[in-house]
This record gives sequence, C-alpha cells and structure tokens, in this order.
Amino acid sequence: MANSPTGDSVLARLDRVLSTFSAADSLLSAAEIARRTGLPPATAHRLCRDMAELGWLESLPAGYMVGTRLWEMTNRSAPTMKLAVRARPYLSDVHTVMGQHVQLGVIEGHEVLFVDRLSAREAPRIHGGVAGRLPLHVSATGLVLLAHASPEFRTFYRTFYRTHHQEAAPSQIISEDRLEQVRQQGYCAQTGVIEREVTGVAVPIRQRGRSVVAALGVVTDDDDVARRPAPWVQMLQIAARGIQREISGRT
Amino acid sequence: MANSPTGDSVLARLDRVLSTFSAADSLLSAAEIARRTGLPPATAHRLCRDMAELGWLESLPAGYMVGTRLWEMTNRSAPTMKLAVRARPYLSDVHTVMGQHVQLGVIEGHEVLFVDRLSAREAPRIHGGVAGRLPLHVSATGLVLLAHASPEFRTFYRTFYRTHHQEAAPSQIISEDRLEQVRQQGYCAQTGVIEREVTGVAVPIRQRGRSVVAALGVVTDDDDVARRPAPWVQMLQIAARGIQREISGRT
DNA sequence: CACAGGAATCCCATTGAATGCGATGAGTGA
DNA sequence: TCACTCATCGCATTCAATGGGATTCCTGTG
Repeated sequence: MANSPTGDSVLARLDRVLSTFSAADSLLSAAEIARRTGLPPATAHRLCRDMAELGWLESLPAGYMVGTRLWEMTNRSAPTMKLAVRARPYLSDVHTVMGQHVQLGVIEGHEVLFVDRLSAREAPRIHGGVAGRLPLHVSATGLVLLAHASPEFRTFYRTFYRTHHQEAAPSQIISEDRLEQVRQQGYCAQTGVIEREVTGVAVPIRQRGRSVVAALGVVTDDDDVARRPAPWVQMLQIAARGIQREISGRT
Repeated sequence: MANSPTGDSVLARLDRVLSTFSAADSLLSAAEIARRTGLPPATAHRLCRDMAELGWLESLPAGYMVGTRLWEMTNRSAPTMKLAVRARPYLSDVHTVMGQHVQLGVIEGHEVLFVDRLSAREAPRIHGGVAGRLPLHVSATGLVLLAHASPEFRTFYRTFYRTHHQEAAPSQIISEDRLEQVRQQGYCAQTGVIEREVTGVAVPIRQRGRSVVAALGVVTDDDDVARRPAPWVQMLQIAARGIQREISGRT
C-alpha cells in the first residue's frame, strides 16, 4: 500500500469518480462510489471529501452529488460554451419562429455533442438531451459536421464506424458523394434515420468565414419539411449567419 | 522537492489550474499557467498534459483551453443542471411572451448563481451572463432566494455583507420585514438597485411544494412593470408552477 | 432491547507517484 | 549570430497519498 500500487494517478481516479455520477445516479454514497470505481472505501471517501471541500461535489447526509463549481468554471472559460452562450439568442429566434426542436452541435471525439437545445413540447420526442451525444451520421446536425471535417477524419470515421457498429452501417449516407453534396448545398436534410417520420435539417456555422466549428439544426415531424426543405434551410442560414457574425467579432 | 513540499494536494492544484482560465483568458500556455498558479513550470506542464489526456483540457499548439468533458459530466449529473434543463422550456415560454430577460438562479455560497438565462436583444444590458454571480440582495431573483433561506443563513448573510461591503449596504432591503413581505407576497419586485430604470421581478420555485430550490425572474426597463407588477408576477407564477410540476414528478 | 450488518470516519506505517531542479531542444525576434 | 522564452524530458528525492484495519455511528430486524 502506498501512493497507489495500482499505478493510476490521482487525476485518473478523480475522473473515474466523477464519471460514476450520471443522470440516473446523481446521489451516491462514498461506499457506492468505492464499489463502482473499484477504489478502496477509505480512498474513495477521502477523495470525495476533498472534492466536496472545493465545491466539485456537494456533500449531503445521504451521499454526494456533483456540485456546480466545475460547471461554472467550464461554462465561463471553455470556448465551446462561450460559443453556445452567444448562439443562444439565435437558437431562441429559430425556435420561436419555427416552433420545433433546435439544437447546436459540435464534434467531440467521434460523436456530435449537443451543447444547447431548445425543445418544443408539442414536437416529437428526440434522442439525447442537452449534453447528449449521438453518432455523427444519424442526425443532420452531425452529418453537417462530418461533411466539413478533414478528409482524414472522414476516412477515420468510416472505418471506425464499420468496426464498431457493423450491424447496420448505412454506408451510403456517409459516402464521400453524399458528404460532398452536403458541402455543396450548404445544408443537410434527412428523414427517418433514427425514426421514420422525423426529419432533421442542419447548416454549418463557420468561424470567421473559414472552419466549421458547429452546426445548427432543427428536428421536426412536419412532412412538409422533408418535401420542401428550402424555406427552412434559409431560416437556419440566416440564424447561422447571425451566430457567425456574433462569434467572429471579438475573440 | 518531493510530493509537493508546499503542502497542497494534487486536487487543490488542479482546482487552481482550472480557476486560472476565464472568459477573458481562455487560451493559456503552460508557462503562463505556471506563472499564475505559482506552480513550477514542469509541474504545471505535466498537470496540463494529463488533464488534456482525459479531455479536461484541450491541447492546442498555442496553449491549453478548457475542454468539454467536465461540462458534459456536470451537465448530465449535477442536480442543479438537471433542474435548469427541465426549466428551460418554461423560461422560453416566459421569454417569448414577455420579450424580456428571463433568468433562473440558485443560491451558491453567498451569491446567486444564474444557471440559465434567455436574453432579449432589445432589452437593457444586464450584469452577469449565464454562470454569472451577483450578491443575493442586488437582484430580485437573489432576494427571493434570500427570503426563503433558513433564518440562520439570513442572519449570516447580513453580517457577512456588512463586513465585506460596508460601503453601501442598503440594509433596509435585506431587513427581516422586507424579506417577510417577499415571503408573504410570493414574489419580489424592485427597481433601481443595480441601475435606475431597471426593474426585476422574481418568484420562488419549490421542490414538491416545500423548500425553495431556485428562483425565476425577469429583468426589464419597462416602467409599467415597476408600477403594476401584478400581471407579470402572475405570468411568472404560472411558469414557476409548471417548473414545479416538472421537477416534482420524477427524481 | 440487543444485535447484526453496513456505512462513515479515523489512525498510521508504508512507499511509489508526484515532484521540481536542471539540462536539452525548438522556436522567435533582434 | 546571439539572447531569450517556452516546451519537454530525465532523474534522484521524499512526502502526500494510500489502504488495511479499528472504531464509531446508524438503521433495521428478530
């Protein structure tokens, strides 16, 4: 017994402890955390206590919960979150006018991470919430991001997906032709990939007119959108331009 | 030199490193971080590298930025953030109908932390963004939270504020009478505390009809609100009830 | 009411992970 | 070419972190 005979760093352990919490398990006792992380109870207990002291966790009689400190620090200084905050009013506009789910996604690892979303209560339920993730090619938002990623990344993604989800890889939707089309058109619209009847439309958001840093999308069950996406695309593009202006100004 | 002769833990150092980043300084080199935290360059460098490996930070040629991993974990599992996500549609409703700044605040330490905000572009600029903080008594949102806090906390806050900001503590607005009034009325409306002409109105949000866990507020420069807050209060209360139902259902 | 079982918390000898000095290399600007 | 700064690495040092075990604190149960 010493400074961790298992050979993992304090940092890695902290990450493990934090990962233990989820939407379903937001309140965990020290013993439970120890069990799930495989850490000795005493160690888990000490780590949690120290994290609680800093506000990383919140200590309650019943156990520990994730605190607001990390969220606060991240939200304030992570560039992606600053983007989300600045884009928010534009999402809101789109949401108000279209009355559908509106979302803002970025590439994170090999998935789309939805960094903001305004949901329509009357619209169909969709997968993933705020901070949710989806494979890149199953949503229009993700597909736009994939289309504008580097050629190396696109190749990587194809092989990656083939190896991990060989079950039903609809390879035509991530074909180079399809992605080229998305780039040319300046948008992506697709219906029924996750669920029949549901259509996604998304447009890229560029930083200073260059690299694509995010994608703005709507999700709807309005059949009309699938048939004539043009007006919707245009509304999204106007919002996207607003966001681009907003984020290209100051840092 | 050893396992930290300065006597602070790895955890404390990580916290210091993360705190170094801010909205203004979102991209920092290892050397810069070392300078600001007072850590030896080699140590700062190693910590950053390790954090980047886990996704806590993002490593760029020009330096380090805060990554999305911590935000993601926090957003998914911190109860306060789950509250914010669930409340979002209701904030959106209020925002759409009233066309003013709408915000959701919780008590965090001795301040209000705004966990969500929808801003009106045409409305007056207000202090603090999302993840912003304000002293409890300078906004209607904070005052509602203070009014519903425990008597011990209220006493603590008064003495705390007096010692730290003796300059201009408007003690009448945090008097027990005033707070009692806020509780009785079920809302708080006040004008001109931060800026003349600007009025805040806020109502409490209760969990399962009991403890107040958050406050919902609007900020506006509409003079009419200051004179006749009643209709606005009622709209807020309807939204608040919606949120209460939403968060009292499942965990 | 005593007792069992589980959790939280404390204690403390042990030790290897973390540390930071110093050196090297890469990059930049004068 | 030189001077300066930063990133990165190697390595001996050592104390902060560790975890087994004991103790205390609950809580539910027979």
